[in-house]
Amino acid sequence: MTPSSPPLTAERILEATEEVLRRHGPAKATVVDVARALGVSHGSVYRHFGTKTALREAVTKRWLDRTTDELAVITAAGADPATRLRDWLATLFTAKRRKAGADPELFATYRELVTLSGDVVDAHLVELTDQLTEIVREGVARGAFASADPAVTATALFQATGRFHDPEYAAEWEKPGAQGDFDALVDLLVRGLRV
Amino acid sequence: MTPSSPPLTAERILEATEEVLRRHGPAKATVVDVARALGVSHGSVYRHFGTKTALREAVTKRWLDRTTDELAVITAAGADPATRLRDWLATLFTAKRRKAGADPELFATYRELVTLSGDVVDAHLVELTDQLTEIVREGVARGAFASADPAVTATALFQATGRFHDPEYAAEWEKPGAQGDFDALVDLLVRGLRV
DNA sequence: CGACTGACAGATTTCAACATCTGTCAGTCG
DNA sequence: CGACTGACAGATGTTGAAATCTGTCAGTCG
Repeated sequence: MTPSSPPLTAERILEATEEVLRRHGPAKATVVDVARALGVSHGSVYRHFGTKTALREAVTKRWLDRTTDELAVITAAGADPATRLRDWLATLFTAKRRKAGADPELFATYRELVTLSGDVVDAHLVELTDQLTEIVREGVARGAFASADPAVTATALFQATGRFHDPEYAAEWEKPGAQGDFDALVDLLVRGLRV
Repeated sequence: MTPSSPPLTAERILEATEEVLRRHGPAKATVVDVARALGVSHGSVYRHFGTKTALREAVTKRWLDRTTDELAVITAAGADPATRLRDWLATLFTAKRRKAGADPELFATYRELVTLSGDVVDAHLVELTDQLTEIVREGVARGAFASADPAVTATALFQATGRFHDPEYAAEWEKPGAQGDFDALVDLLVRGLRV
């Protein structure tokens, strides 16, 4: 069908996998489907990803990394600490809400994949918490935040805002009061950081 | 079998239901099982609860109310506002963790029931948030807390601590860092309430 | 008379035969 | 020689017929 030429790379397989997942959902997406979408045998896919689990984890990591990268820009930005913290949390909430709203099937799909890829998700959460730690540390250094241990404070902040980034709560994000709840929570947390 | 006498009351049915749920789990517990445990026909159970759903909701409400009642004592106590708030949140966390740890099967059972009884759970959450609102209002009245709207602040507090009372996170409660995470979060939140 | 029973229809769940999928690997092809 | 194929064994998922359950109600019993 397709001109046989373009070489089979891990990236091409991941793209095809995401497309198959979007079409079929995580329960029905098979390795054979992915291979068919690429015009190769499923044995070739196994050359790049040794198990279906590895393929799932790779595509999940790819998805999670998109959010991590978007947030890294804010972590590095130069605004004053309170603003940077607010921006970071708001961006995380907005990004998640956008993804959940724009393509609900794909979001639901990744929501299920996430429950199957514990280690990948743990690593993602560590990355995000590290970014938050950096923001808190910078705030302490500039005398804007009080925190005996930025890493502990960052964990507290991340856990406190769980309702606004944990996919478990995705159904709440579109409700009328959600934005107000988020703003009230962030205000309370930022007040708690005052020196 | 049993001396036929003790009259069939809603309360006796709920006790038997909880026992059947503990034994069989929510998926396999049938109305016929409950009737058998009571030595009556299942038709008699339907006299008190018109549907299986109603029975499930009643037994779920009973379970949730035990926690509500335990917390109401603290809400009414006379300690200073910050202590009362800390006590209330700690008691909620401890009660949940105790229930989850002491009888995991029953806890898992109620965890599933809760997902099926939306309205009952919503009412429960409103009750708890109302208790928190009362504590915040009292704190504002005594000049210990700053809050433009105690109800909004109470919602923020409740949502912020979700990880330590939402059954979804039960698996995290026994982990080593959980108590430390909880303490750090409560410290941050109480600091945020300072005038 | 009112609490309870038990037989019943339709809805839901179980279970086992069948079909599909995962992961392997000896062999093909350029 | 190395990327790829396709047939295969064991694991997993699907399907539909049989079993069980939910909810009703005419009838029994004290």
